[in-house]
Amino acid sequence: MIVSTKGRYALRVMVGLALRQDEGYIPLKEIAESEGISQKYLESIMTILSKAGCVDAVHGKGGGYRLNRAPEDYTVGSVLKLTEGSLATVSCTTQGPAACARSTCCHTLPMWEQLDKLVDDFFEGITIADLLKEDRASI
Amino acid sequence: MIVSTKGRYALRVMVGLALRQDEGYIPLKEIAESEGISQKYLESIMTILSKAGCVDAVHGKGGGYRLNRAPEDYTVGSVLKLTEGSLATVSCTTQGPAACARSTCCHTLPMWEQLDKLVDDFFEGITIADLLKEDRASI
DNA sequence: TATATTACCTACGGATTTACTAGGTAAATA
DNA sequence: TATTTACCTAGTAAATCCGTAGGTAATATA
Repeated sequence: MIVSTKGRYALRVMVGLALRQDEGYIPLKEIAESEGISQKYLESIMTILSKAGCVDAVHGKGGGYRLNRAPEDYTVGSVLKLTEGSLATVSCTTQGPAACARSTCCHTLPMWEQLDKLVDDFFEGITIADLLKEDRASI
Repeated sequence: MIVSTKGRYALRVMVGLALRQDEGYIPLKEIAESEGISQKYLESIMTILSKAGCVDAVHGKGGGYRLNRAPEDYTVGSVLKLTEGSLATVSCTTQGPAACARSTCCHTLPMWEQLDKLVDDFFEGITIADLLKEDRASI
């Protein structure tokens, strides 16, 4: 597994907010119910997105969350990096050359670096707006 | 993380065996020492590869492990699938449509399926022979 | 001002996975 | 028979995952 529920939920919420972008602030309770996600768990995820400036949050009645940019301006990669911390596919590439004493002579390290780039390019090449389009499912 | 030490060690061992393919059977002890891998832990990995017919194993003095095919004939994907069990990037795609009740209407599922295919194609497109070439590092 | 509503914060917990270790048994060779 | 090797079962410390519990702070409405 490269992406846990944390990142997957975050993306689904972003899509949900994008679909209701003209309705002002959407309370977390509504999002959690419509997506079938634990409300308490979702709180921790939304706080991450909010503190990172990814979404706007407003307290009190009439408050909730909303996107502060167009769906086209959020890459999937940027959302996942916030919630997952890292998208590294192996531990070898997380902490630079210091992580493994064999990095200078390892026959497999270049492959892991290629894979990391492949995954990163994939996620950075998709936006929340892309996820809204149904026809992705037909591919 | 998509690949644990189990899969990474397995690949390094396969490369090690490929480099010494004309030396007959190589005992696990030697492989473990030259690769700096825990001997006991490596035993469990080699048993997987052996039982799957990936390598030949011979007991007793003069015994050990050796490849039973050319390095070109082992894809990285086939080795990783044996040791890791699955290379799925998210839990959504592991158990088919039954895994998630929202699979029919999920806006993100197609993306995960694309990613799974991307990763699978990547690993199936690389062989142990490719890993032997140093010049992959220069890419 | 009081109350309800909402976001935010800290701490804890059960389940699972990871990366091993320990201690044996079975097979082959010298 | 003794040594060398692969194979087998069991356990375990640490980390991570996926939440839950219970509170505090901010905002709007009556």
